Amino acid sequence: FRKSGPECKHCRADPDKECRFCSCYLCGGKQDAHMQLLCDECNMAYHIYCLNPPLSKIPEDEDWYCPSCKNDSNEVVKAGEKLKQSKKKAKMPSASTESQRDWGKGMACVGRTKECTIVPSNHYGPIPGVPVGTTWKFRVQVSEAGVHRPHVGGIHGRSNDGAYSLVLAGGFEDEVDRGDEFTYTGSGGRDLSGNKRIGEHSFDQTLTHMNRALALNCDAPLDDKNGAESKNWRAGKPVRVVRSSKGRRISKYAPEEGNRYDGIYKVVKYWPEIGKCGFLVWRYLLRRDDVEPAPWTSEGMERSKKLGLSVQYPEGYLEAMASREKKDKVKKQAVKHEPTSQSNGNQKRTIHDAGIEEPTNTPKAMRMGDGGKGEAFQLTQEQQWLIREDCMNQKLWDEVLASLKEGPNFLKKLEQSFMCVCCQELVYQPVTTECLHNVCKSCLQRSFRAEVFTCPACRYDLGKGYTMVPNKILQTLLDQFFPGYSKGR
DNA sequence: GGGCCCGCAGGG
DNA sequence: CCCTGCGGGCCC
Repeated sequence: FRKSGPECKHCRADPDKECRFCSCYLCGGKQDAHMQLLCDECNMAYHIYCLNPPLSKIPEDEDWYCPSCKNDSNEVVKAGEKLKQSKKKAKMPSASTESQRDWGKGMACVGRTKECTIVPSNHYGPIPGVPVGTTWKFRVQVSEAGVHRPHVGGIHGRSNDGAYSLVLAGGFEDEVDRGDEFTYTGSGGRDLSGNKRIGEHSFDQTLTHMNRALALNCDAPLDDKNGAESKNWRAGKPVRVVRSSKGRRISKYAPEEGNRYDGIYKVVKYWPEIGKCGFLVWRYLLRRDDVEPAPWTSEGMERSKKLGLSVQYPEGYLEAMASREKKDKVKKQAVKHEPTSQSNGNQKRTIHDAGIEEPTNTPKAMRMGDGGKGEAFQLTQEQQWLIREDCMNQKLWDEVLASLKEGPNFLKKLEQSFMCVCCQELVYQPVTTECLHNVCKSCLQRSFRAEVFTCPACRYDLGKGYTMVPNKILQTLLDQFFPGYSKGR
């Protein structure tokens, strides 16, 4: 019963004619239809007894390939050859579809333009200079800031160390968010075929990779069978938590727009369970443990306001959006006036968005109600007083204070100005030298141990007997501006 | 409003 | 090198 049998073009389905296309490809005979094997690749038929060597019966299990299709032996890549890449590309959906889509535009496929270097990628705890409440529009910016480095992944960690950060984006309906406490779900168990990044749940999760990493944050011996609970939850490793506006689906603590850094949480416990998706998932309970107030508390909102925090966009993004909108409008006009001139090409976008009008579409950040500029950075009385007291650094402070009006950029400037030339991080227990440079005490000590007694910044001779006195005032100030930055140093 | 599917960054 | 991934824009 070959499908080409009844209406075969080659033999016109004549039962008396031999045909190698609708019957046995080797002998052409039409007899013994029940002993004809169909090749799963080319769909040709073969009498099992015509094969060389012949088969005694129809194989029952898996697929069968005829002699000319079963040529996989030459696919074995010989040593030194490189066929893999093309194979991988051949597997990508783009190989089969004739998609003309332009992937170059937009934020979906861009790379980083900067990288956080003030701390290593396996750094636990807050990123110096990034206060709770800082919000970025896109994940790639969160990565650039060093707060959560993966572009897509929800957990950043190492399976033999721990997790450094995670993003709450409402990926699982059965997660619970109470702000100071929330449940989170591990990764894996999804069908990523078709080059997808997220997909349907289709198998059980395991406590490996990032799931294992996050479990290691819990202050309890690892148990990849039943999970574990810490006796002293605060003793666990700190996790930076970012909430995405996508989480609004299931959480009222998610920001209205973008991705917001909400501070440090600890893993209280973790356990396996059957999720709503019907497969086993690993679940985690996280609890907040941070000195900085949460963004949704009144204290936190006041602080965000004081720091002038608002959603950050990539450089030139708002401008690009605005000009694109303008272009669209121009095109629309053109279509209106000379319908024939623009009607070809691939841009059929202009037709349907017949929205009228004017600047109603200004991006959100522009209508923050603050005159468009963002607030200046506010110093507390105490900070102003301390800065005046730090007279050795007066010149430096004058420079830094000039950028107060730039709001959040003030902190960036501050960070640059008080970076240690040795370790390239914000100075810790700073020694302010006679030549007016600031160096970490430990960095300076290291230099002296190496018998180098000059200022690391300008080579001014400090003298072998130099007494290193940390600048307490400066340290106090930096601790206020960059809460938690000195943790673990 | 839902499906498709890309480069990229990270760990291993 | 390989595999993974709680993004994101465009098309239908």
